[in-house]
Amino acid sequence: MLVETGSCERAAHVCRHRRSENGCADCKVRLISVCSVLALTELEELEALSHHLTLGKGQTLFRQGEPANSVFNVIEGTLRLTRLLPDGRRQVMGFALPGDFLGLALQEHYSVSAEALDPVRTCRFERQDFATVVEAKPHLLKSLYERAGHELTLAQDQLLLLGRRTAEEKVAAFLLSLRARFARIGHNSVTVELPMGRQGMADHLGMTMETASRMMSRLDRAHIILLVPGGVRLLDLDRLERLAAS
Amino acid sequence: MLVETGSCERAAHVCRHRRSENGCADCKVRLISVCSVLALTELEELEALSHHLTLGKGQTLFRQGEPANSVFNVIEGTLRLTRLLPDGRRQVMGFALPGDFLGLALQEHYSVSAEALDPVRTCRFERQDFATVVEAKPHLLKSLYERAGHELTLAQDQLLLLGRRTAEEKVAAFLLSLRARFARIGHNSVTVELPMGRQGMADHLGMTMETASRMMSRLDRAHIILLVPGGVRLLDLDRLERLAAS
DNA sequence: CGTTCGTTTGACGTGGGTCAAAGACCGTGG
DNA sequence: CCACGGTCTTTGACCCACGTCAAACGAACG
Repeated sequence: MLVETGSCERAAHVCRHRRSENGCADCKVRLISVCSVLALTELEELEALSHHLTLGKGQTLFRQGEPANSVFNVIEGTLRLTRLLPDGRRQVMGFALPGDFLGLALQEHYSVSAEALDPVRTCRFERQDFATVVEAKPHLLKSLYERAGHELTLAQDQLLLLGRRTAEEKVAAFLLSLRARFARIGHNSVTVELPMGRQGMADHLGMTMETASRMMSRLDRAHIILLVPGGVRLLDLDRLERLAAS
Repeated sequence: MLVETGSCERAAHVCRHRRSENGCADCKVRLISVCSVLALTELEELEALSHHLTLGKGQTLFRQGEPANSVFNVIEGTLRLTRLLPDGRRQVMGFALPGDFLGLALQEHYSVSAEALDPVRTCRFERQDFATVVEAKPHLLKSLYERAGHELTLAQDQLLLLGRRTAEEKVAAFLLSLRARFARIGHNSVTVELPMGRQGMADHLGMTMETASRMMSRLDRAHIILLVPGGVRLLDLDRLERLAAS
């Protein structure tokens, strides 16, 4: 089920109480999200417009083509961002992790669908509300712009990967990039959680589930990675990097 | 050769004369470039920082990895934006047409190389100069942000194309998207110029030159397109759209 | 009119897709 | 505690879309 809690739906004192526990000031992802550029007073202003929204594994946050009425900060969990071709072929554009902002392009309609791969907590804003705040805060706009630039660079990496890499290179590069992303949000370990299944990985890398599985097995047999339940341990980063051919 | 003309390298009266002929107010791409959001007084301010830069077919504007000291508006011509893998495999990230802005991400280093496919005219700014202007003009920042969002959407289209489309679908979708882009800058015709060669097209679509050529021939033989020197005429847009499977 | 460089076409090989069948994992209920 | 059914993963056998290699073709230019 989809659980939403408006931050100010209750009486003021309850609201304040909630904030002292769960407010932006205490937010786990504040320093890695777009909010990191906001002063505390600005944070309160934004918080007044925010709604917490949690969703369970497998639930959909929004669907490709729907009017983009909301934008989101991901607080916890992983989302899969997918686009579909009319005939059902699927491309996973990326995975949203804690600290990521959804709705960066501020467009009329969502260009992807977003589904929770595990229990997810988000901070939701009405797009219009958010746009108004952005209009008044150039430094927030700048932060969004810088994020967009970063996303663009990541998209280019992925274009190169999809267009010019072999299946093995794709998988190696994917594992390394996932590790790098987890590292930046505080999970620096050679054991990388894989919240997506083989199908999700394959749809991200432009291959079939079977090929993704075969490549994972091959890397495992070569002792470059170790398959563990729910993830991988990267045993030989050097060789993995060489295989990724970046 | 690379020809650069600083807008104020000459005596003031010469400079003003140049501007009355070639200044921003008369700029052919003003209304389709980032500059479209600037008032006339702001335009003059920006013009003082601008340098015209022309390059001949085949010349390089900047190379992947170089310090990004400049940003550019394309005034005329076509540039190919490529990324290289260490072993020489090439992915064309896109083509820059008149009105496009190069250096959108405002990063320290260029993430692609830009080469002229035909005679190109650009409007160059020192990145620092430009960043300073942007800092002072939130509406310019917003315009850049919107462009970045648009680029991001285009990149997503291309990810879907590279990851999930067949060679024939790729070529069909490419021709249609190129036509759409030319249409938006005032060249609305079913005859589409192809400033890039088969190799450039192939490197953009994640295939070999030979496959690109075969698909073009196949579409030609089916009378869906007509190959003409330097371009294509799109004879049957309906069938082309059906083949593109969007 | 020959040289050069890009394009087209053909013959053949292969990486990864397709189809199918085990196997592993997990929550549920007996 | 184990048996069961559903779901995801792995593995194998086969096939095809596209890559590779090579030769012929054609337009542009001195």
